Amino acid sequence: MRLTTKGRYAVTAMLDLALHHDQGPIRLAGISDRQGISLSYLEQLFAQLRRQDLVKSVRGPGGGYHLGRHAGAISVAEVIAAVNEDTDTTRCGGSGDCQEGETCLTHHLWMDLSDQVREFLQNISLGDLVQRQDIRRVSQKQERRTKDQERKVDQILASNL
Amino acid sequence: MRLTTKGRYAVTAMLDLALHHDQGPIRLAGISDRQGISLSYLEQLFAQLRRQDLVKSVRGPGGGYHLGRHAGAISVAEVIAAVNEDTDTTRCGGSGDCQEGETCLTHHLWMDLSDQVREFLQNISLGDLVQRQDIRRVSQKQERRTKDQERKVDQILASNL
DNA sequence: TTAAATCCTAGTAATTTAGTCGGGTATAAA
DNA sequence: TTTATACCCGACTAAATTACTAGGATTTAA
Repeated sequence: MRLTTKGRYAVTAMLDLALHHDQGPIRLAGISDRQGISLSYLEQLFAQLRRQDLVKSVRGPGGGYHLGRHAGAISVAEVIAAVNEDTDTTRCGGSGDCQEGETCLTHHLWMDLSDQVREFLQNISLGDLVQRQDIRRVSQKQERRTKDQERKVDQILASNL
Repeated sequence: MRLTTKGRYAVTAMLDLALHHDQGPIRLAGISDRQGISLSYLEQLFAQLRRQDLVKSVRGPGGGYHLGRHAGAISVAEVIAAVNEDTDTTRCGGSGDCQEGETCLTHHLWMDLSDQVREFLQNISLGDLVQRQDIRRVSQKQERRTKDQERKVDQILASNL
């Protein structure tokens, strides 16, 4: 279980999805606007999330993404694991025959540590995060901001008629 | 608190140090042999570890490295943090003024998660790891292997006189 | 004085991250 | 039936990080 910014992007995007789950399919363009992540990068992340059934897609106009399960049943660990696609964790693929057992000191130790971290993150669900006051507050601020922007765009379009 | 292979290398090297703490200063060349990490890379890692007072160096022949404190007082979290040198964790340096509070959803959430992981790893010391049976076993195997190699080298040198 | 070891800097190949570009394809709505 | 919307897909790229190499300087025990 590596902890990197890529995983954070994925968790953020999934959290955005969880926060808006009652508004039908959520467009990636919206997530991109609200969270400041590039659309194409989101597409790549969601391709991986979809393969793990963490999200469901609806194609065509009015389409977007749903959570694959309800927010309480999706752990932060799953989301991170989905986009990190375990990079073989150095040479021997768990077989333990790397360098006559030499790297296994490293190997077992780290597997163990990261397992415990994984277990820890497995006990935090997107549902838990959505409940948090600080997150709700920031989310509402984001909503107001994007609504303002939409209004401005509308005004400009109207004045150009 | 990012979890990467770099941090693992550092923890492995420090653990090697802890396992041999009773044998005077430990040479990086020895750690390199036993753990299969390149010497120069170890030098870089130990430069960072030394700056954080996690190790003490002894220069000159017969020199090497000691743990900066006893193994029970060095946490895995410290070791990882020492070599990861926090890479500003995306744009706003904790100030929260990044994009009108926008990335702060991400920011707070992730800070919080990684803080909890840090706290978790802070409760695991090198001393704890040294106690573990599986680690002691692998370590002993490593010792035998390197001793064998030394013997072989000695034989070759002797036959070339 | 010599050799062993840490120290230090610079460079570099491989990998990962984050993103762009340019097209597809499914589908709701006009 | 057309069109616009949104997902889908693959290749390519810049920047950062990782892991490592090279080459020397410095300290110090023998």
